[in-house]
Amino acid sequence: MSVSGHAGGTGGRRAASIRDVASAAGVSHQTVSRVINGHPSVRASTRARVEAAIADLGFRRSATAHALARGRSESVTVLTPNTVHHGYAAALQGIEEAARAASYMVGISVLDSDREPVVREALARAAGTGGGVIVIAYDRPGVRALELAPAGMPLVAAVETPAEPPPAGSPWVWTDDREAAREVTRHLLGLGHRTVHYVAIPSTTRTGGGAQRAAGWRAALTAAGAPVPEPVAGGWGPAEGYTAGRELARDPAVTAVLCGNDALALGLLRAFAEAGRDVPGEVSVAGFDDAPHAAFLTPSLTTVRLDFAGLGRACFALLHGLLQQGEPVAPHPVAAPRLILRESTGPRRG
Amino acid sequence: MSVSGHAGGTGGRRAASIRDVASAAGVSHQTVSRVINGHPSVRASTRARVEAAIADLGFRRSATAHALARGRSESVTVLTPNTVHHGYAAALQGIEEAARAASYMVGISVLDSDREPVVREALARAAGTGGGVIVIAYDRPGVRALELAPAGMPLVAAVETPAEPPPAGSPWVWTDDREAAREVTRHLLGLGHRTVHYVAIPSTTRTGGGAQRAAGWRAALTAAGAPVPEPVAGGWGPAEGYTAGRELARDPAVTAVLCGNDALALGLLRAFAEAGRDVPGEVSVAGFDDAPHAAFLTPSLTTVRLDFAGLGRACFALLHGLLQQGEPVAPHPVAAPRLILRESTGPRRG
DNA sequence: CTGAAAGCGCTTACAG
DNA sequence: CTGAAAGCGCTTACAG
Repeated sequence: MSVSGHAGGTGGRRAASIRDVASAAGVSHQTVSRVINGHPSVRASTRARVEAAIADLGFRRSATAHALARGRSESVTVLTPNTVHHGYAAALQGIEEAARAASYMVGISVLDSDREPVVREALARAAGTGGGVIVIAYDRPGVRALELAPAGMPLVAAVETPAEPPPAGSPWVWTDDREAAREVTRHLLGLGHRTVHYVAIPSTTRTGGGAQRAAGWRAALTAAGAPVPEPVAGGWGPAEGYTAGRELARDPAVTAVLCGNDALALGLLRAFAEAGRDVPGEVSVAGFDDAPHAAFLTPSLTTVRLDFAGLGRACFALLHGLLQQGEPVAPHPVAAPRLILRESTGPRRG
Repeated sequence: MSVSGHAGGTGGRRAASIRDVASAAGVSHQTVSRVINGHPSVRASTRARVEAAIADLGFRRSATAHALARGRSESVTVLTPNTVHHGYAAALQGIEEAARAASYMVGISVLDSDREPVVREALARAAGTGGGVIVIAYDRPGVRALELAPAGMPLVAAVETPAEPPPAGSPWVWTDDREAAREVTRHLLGLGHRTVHYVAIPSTTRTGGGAQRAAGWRAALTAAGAPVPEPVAGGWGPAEGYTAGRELARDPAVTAVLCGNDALALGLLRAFAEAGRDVPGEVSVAGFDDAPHAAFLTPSLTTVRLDFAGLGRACFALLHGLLQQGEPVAPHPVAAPRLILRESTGPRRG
């Protein structure tokens, strides 16, 4: 064995190809292809020679050529409205983790508009990679992408809890945030609060209001015979939570608030602190997600832990299966949400 | 014009190729190639016919075939230790934004080990895409990737403020966090604090301690003739900040603490609150980054705003230039950090 | 200004 | 078990 072919090379000479390996091993490039693809019908001694040549030359199969010849690449493109908010970032982390373990490349493509040409362009670019696609479809751009995706495209989606059972064969996954919202709302009612106000994250549906999280909240109130206040329009971040908090702090009837996510809750807590409204003494506050900051706020935040990283891993697993077998897979929920009780919720006083 | 070739198609028939366009337009596929590449020497009428056929068939150039033929693809792979912590997530956001505007695909590859085979594998996979590479090199895995990258690889790095002027032609960018650390430390000293304690983020260097941020902090203390306390080992997240905070809260001599990032500061504030140490009454606390939560904590957090999204955009711009012209580019700092004064820092009392 | 030929590095039938 | 041929969809010289 020579010591020449240092993997990674000096950038000077071009990378070894399948033919270089073939001539080094004294076989045809076709046989090399069989070896690198683990094809069974290769004599052991031949295989050994080829493998030695591969190691010697530091050969790596060109993913590009492989993709062109096969018409399919080992990669996945994630279509997501953003990469920074907790749930999205964590889902992306889970996808990358699973993809890396399977030696898939992962591409990201931020989809921040639901205009048809924009969505079509994003889909076409994703399709152009020859890999699979994972759509994070919690908002209109994502839902639009699902609607506009061509039929044959290998595609998996993370969606909100479907209002009704999805069509069989829809490759969808979700966490049951409707049930989670119901649970946290019941917790609040159980503490003696007459009702629970809701600060909404932006929603998929035309009707607005945080869709399934709002639906679960509403269901719990209704089941308990509690009045259902108008949801307060929120957003994704602390600034919107702060705005909502200033509004709610003015109303002395408000004793319990559920926020559509922990970032909103952070801003809301700040607004309550400024207004001199004690949490949880006067008002209980709960969030959603169990984002990294939730446990360390003062007061620490009662919230619902959602396993977005697990959701991301499930998305990839589903897509991987779909890419291998081509068979449609059953939609299914993943990783049950869990209520985390902390300091920000307490019994109603007075 | 027929209405058949609906872009995106029905997944049924395969995508139109350059030859399909050619025969539809009555030219050779070579001429189609000229048109899609904006080659000047094509008769206007020919160009028009080809463009009509392209629109009609919904033709899109195969990125894969293009990459194979050219030996280079229009994509960038980001090598980063993680995708979720604020600075990394924001840098990634900036990269994606700039890349999308230039019609580049962006891939991500998390590099969480500095073991040589792991780093080589990540580099090889990135190189295999035929695109450029951006390394986020704030820690050992990233620095190792820079060391092991083959010479010819089109590569740009986001690095810590270099201790000495980097070799000319190093395609590096950074924010001047050393100067930023100096500035916030001076602010604290100016409030009357005898010294400033430092909770470190993990560092690149063997010596540990947050490298350039620590260096700036130390420089400011030394310049002021203040004692230099041993830095407290922190980490990336609130949990580590909490641990450090419990330790520092025990020492009554501690009146000012600088945290290597805002997530650490969050945990530290919690620890101080639990210990009954008033901020900023008894102790001043400052952070780094101006992460989204900083402005909404109680007390709100004095910090240094670092423009990571701008850093990400600068990385892509540099790489894009490098990919086009092949000329080496000068290393340079981007977006000056800015001190943001909030409630968590105040004059020393007693 | 335009076309015929060869090639990028693989894989997929088809022979033997 | 192994090789010669054709092809994936583009681009790059080379002719004309």
